[in-house]
Amino acid sequence: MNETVRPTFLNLPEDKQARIIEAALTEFADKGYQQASLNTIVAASGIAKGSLYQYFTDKSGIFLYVFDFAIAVVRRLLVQVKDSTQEEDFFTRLERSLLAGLDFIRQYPKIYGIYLKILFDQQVPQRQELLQRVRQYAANYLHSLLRQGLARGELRPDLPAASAVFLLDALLDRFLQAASVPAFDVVLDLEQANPEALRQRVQELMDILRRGLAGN
Amino acid sequence: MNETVRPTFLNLPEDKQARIIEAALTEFADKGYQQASLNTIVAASGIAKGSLYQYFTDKSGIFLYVFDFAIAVVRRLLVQVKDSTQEEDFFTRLERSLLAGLDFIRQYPKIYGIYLKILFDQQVPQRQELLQRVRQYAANYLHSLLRQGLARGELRPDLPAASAVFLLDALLDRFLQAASVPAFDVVLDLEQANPEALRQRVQELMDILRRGLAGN
Amino acid sequence: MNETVRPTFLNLPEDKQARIIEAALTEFADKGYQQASLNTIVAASGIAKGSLYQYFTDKSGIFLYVFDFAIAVVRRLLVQVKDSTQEEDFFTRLERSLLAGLDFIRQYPKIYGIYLKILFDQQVPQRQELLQRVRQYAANYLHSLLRQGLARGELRPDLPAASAVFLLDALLDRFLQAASVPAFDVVLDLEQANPEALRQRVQELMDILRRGLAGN
Amino acid sequence: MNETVRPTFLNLPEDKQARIIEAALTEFADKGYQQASLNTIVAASGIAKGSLYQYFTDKSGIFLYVFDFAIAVVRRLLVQVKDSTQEEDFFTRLERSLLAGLDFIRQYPKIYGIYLKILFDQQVPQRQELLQRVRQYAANYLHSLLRQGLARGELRPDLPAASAVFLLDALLDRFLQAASVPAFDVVLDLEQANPEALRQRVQELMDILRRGLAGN
DNA sequence: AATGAATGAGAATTCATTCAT
DNA sequence: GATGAATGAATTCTCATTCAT
Repeated sequence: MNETVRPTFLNLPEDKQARIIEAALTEFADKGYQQASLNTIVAASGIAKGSLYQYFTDKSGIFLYVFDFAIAVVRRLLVQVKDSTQEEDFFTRLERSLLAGLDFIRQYPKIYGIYLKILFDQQVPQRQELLQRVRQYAANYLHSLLRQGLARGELRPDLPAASAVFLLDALLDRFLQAASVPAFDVVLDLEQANPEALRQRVQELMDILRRGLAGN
Repeated sequence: MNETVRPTFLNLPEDKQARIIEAALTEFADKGYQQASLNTIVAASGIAKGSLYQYFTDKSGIFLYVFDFAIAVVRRLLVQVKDSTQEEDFFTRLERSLLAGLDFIRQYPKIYGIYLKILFDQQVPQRQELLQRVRQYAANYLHSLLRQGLARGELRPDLPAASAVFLLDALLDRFLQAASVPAFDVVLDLEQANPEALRQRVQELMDILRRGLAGN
Repeated sequence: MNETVRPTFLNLPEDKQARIIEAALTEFADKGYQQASLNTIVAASGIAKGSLYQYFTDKSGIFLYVFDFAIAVVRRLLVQVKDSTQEEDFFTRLERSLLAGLDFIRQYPKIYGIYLKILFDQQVPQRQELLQRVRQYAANYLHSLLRQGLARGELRPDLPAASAVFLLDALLDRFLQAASVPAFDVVLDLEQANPEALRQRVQELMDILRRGLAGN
Repeated sequence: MNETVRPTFLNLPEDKQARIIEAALTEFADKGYQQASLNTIVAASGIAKGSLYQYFTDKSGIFLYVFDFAIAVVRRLLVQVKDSTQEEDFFTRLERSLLAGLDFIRQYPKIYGIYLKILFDQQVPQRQELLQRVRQYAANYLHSLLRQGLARGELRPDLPAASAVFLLDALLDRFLQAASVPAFDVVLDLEQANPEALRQRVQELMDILRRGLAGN
């Protein structure tokens, strides 16, 4: 947000900025970092090759800016879900979060795609840090839900919090992956599932969790 | 297995084959598919550039051959774990499988590395298929364990099998990732954990699962 | 002096002019002509990219203006040395000139640096002419000293003037180079020399010259 | 000579090697290091762009190889002059060395050109070291001549050797420069001089030196 | 007069693949 | 069967210059 983007870019008309971010997002989501080509980005956003370097310091500058942009979008969503489910019980909030996540990756597939890329592309600049930021954020979110659930007596008091958060994070993350990467969807068949069937899958999972975490 | 590798390669002395596979494995595990350089592979295995094309059709041919090789190693391991735990109860078998996985990625980090690469590198040839093969295999393995557990009454009879397998697969996969990718280890701190602490984490997770899946 | 700089520049407040000249001098002294970047110059002088083209015709225009500026500084110095040593004998004047040169390159390293750049950078615009101007000026200066020395009988009458001037010019020029380019200082070790040792070196050289040129 | 050039290059047919060295020498002599374009070199030597990187590690690899090549040529010349003038007296040897130098830069103007480039192009890789190597070599050569001259009583015994070598080096170096860079030739007019006039110039300089260094 | 966004040619370097020996 | 030289398109990045505001 600081040394990667140049003032020049921020002075651009908003629609031009949007076109460039969109093009970069698409390319990085598609190819990952190293394999993404600046040629493709400039072609798609209709600007000259040199202009990109008036806007950003270098390739990694573009990437990091786009990443920050994407993170901001996700954050807004999660804050909103959390706030709007204040009154619900723990498992309902979990379910709502999961469904919100599903909506999100359908609405912003490229943002989710860029996250998937960062996951395992060792060449991504500052990858470990970016990745940790994302996972930490998710863990904190779940932790916060968990604490409130415990306080309200919706979960058994002897629940080991760290392990529970780990399990929840693993499950939710994989669920979203399965919904967007067919190869991960070898069990639940989410792709084909109608909303009804999907809702039932979610219920089954919530039921297992309820037994495991609440004790009833 | 057929059009990617040439008979020339299979006629090579075994140690030469091994050197080449080792070099390719290292490079692909390190860089992923597109980013891997054939130059590095020929340099590391001490053969001529042109020879590679006597042995394999092209870059993707080498990759697919190496992948098959890696899969075979994994398969042997899982078969062995399954057989040697025939007599144990479901949750013990699960635990043993997890610990065997941990051992494996410590012993063969490159093979696990190549799996991580395939996970999200869209450029990998036939990626969807390779990935599906891996996940399907894991799902089948868990399903088989589950069926035996049900038959022995170690799990509650009304357990929705698909959802349970999905949960188990997600948990185990993520646990191994956390053990080898620091950025995934934001909750359990496996890196720092001594064997005792690690064992306790595993117990906690198994306990949650037991409640969720067995009903007691 | 006429087609390279625009009136716009000369109308600028003096301190702004100075800032720009300083920035350009620094960059050209540092990088030579072709390698110098206008970006660096505008950044250092805090003006807009486009403004540079309001002030000068193009890159070479800036360079030539800065060169003229530098020459004027040198000229002022030599005139002053010459005038202030009117009464001294030839070899004393020579020595004083050399020491003044040493002082100069320590005080204005950038001006000397720009001269060194011009020396052998074929890309410098009008290089031959600029270089010739400098060397011609130095030769004239030495010639003038020589004539006065001859007139006063401080030098042998049969001395071939051109060859003598050539020798003196070569010696003085190289001495200054040795004092500022370590690689040229393989013999006298001027870098390490204390003022006393340096003075002795100068005396030794003057002594050789005296024998060679005066005949006693 | 070691990590800059690849075996591939040395395996090339000699005429191809020669073509490439010639092209590189020409380009570097013309433009200096940074400003030299590999495009020009490959075009002039009729090879593909990628081939250059089969032969050398990178741009600086090419440059350093060409420099080593040039140095070897110079060395051969100086050794030969020194050996073939074993019997002559000091000033004759000096004169012969100077004339041999003149011949050399006429026969190999590009090699001399590359030396001139290194002189002041700050971007040249390992410039200080290369430059020092050249100047040190010249200084050693002159020192050796001087010692022999002293031993034979051809020079005055109280001559300060370092200063004398410095003077000789400065004079010879500048003489060669004047002969090849018109801008340095403001005094002696070597360009226009017929062999006779040139020889006379040399005599005049030698005469001054004789008085300065021998004392008679 | 001043600005600064836009441009595009050109730079060095990498790499999978081919093919004559 | 083995070799390794040759290729050229593609990569990221730089920079002097122009021009609308």
